[in-house]
Amino acid sequence: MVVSRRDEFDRLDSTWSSVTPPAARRMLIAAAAAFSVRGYHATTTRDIAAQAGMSPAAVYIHYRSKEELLFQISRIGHTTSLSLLTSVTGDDPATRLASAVRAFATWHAEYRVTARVVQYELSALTPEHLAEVVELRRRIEGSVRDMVEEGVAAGVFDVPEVRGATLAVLSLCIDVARWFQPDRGRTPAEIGDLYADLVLRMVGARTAPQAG
Amino acid sequence: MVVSRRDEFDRLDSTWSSVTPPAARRMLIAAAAAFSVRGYHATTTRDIAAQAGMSPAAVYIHYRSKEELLFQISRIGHTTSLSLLTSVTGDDPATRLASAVRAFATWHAEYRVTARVVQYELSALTPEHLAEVVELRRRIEGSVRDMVEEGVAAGVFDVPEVRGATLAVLSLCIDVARWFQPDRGRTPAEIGDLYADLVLRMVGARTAPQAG
DNA sequence: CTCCATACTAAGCGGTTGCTTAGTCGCCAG
DNA sequence: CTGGCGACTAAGCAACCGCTTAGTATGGAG
Repeated sequence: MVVSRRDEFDRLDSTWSSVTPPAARRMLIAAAAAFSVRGYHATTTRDIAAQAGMSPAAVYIHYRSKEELLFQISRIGHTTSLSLLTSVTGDDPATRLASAVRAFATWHAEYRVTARVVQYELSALTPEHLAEVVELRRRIEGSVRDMVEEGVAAGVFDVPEVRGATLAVLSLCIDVARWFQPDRGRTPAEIGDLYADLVLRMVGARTAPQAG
Repeated sequence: MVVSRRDEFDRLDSTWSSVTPPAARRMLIAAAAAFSVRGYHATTTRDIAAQAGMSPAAVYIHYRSKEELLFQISRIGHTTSLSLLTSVTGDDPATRLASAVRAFATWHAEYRVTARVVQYELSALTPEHLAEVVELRRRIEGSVRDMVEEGVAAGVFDVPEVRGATLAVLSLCIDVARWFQPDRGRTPAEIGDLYADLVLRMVGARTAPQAG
């Protein structure tokens, strides 16, 4: 009822393919959709169960608490986006950074249901679960910072400050999850291409080494 | 207790100076601080009253509901940031856009307590209140789009697509409210300067008309 | 002093929350 | 058929929610 576009659910399903049994996976998908639209605190366990087509008590067969549902969504989402960034290849720093930004921004548009929960519900996690997620975020930031540093070291990027530029690149991509809406002209892939271009401009990338 | 830095409260107070009587203002400031840290739905009216140093029932003397507190914060915050953008002056498009971005990004860092509520709690508003806020947001986006278009028309900006560039500029500034933390080395003014520079690069600005 | 309005509090109401308990159902081994 | 086990449900509990009601303290007008 809250999210009805079938292909959006199908895409979500591929993200959660590692979650078994199927009933636990359905519950996670229902929770992600509900958290994404209404927010963690505004979503009741009854909402989640209803969206998964089960009784309210069924939530607690596969998950200890509502917060554990959130943690699993957050953990899997962070792991997925980290692997997007670390699996990037390319001959030069500009190509690698552009590919990383394209993949990261596209993911935040395409899987924005998950991405919203990942990016905006951190404060609802328990301290222990938050610590685990923060470590993943540290590695995500580090992977982008490395790419920027490589470009600066190779003399093909020109930034006033590596930390600040890294923060801006990540920030730009992450915020896609806040404003992106499908069926409004732009596809996730187009966002990815646009953002790859914008980021190369931001870091002052030169497409090939040249004098001056 | 949630936000204890005294100057943060003082800065907030200047934002709400138009709100009277003082008890109503204290209640709004308490609500903004609580909504910012824990989110609208996770904040109880008892939290707000306690932070304002009054009884739970005191909320309802000056405000009809918890949602009306949110609406007033959102309305004042949006009005303030719109006036930041429309009061920008400058001789050329690049100077105007840079000033606007500097002011807008700085505001989202300095008043991030308010900005978080403004940017992340829209879905908790009633349809009527949301419509009013959406109209303010339309004007905010329009004012930035106008600056980008002027630069393109004058031949000093080079963007693949005006709408996309506008969206990226706004998105970059707004997301400051999500990640910015005071007492971590960077001041709001430094963020503003960094972002003004980054945005001019993004729109391919030339500081002065030149061949090529 | 009385009168009355304003600003506030103490107490609590109906409804909802996350989660638990007790029990049912279907399925497969023996 | 019997027995047991995992998946699931019906019902409900204690706590908490937004908000209301009834009443109190204060201060100015006459």
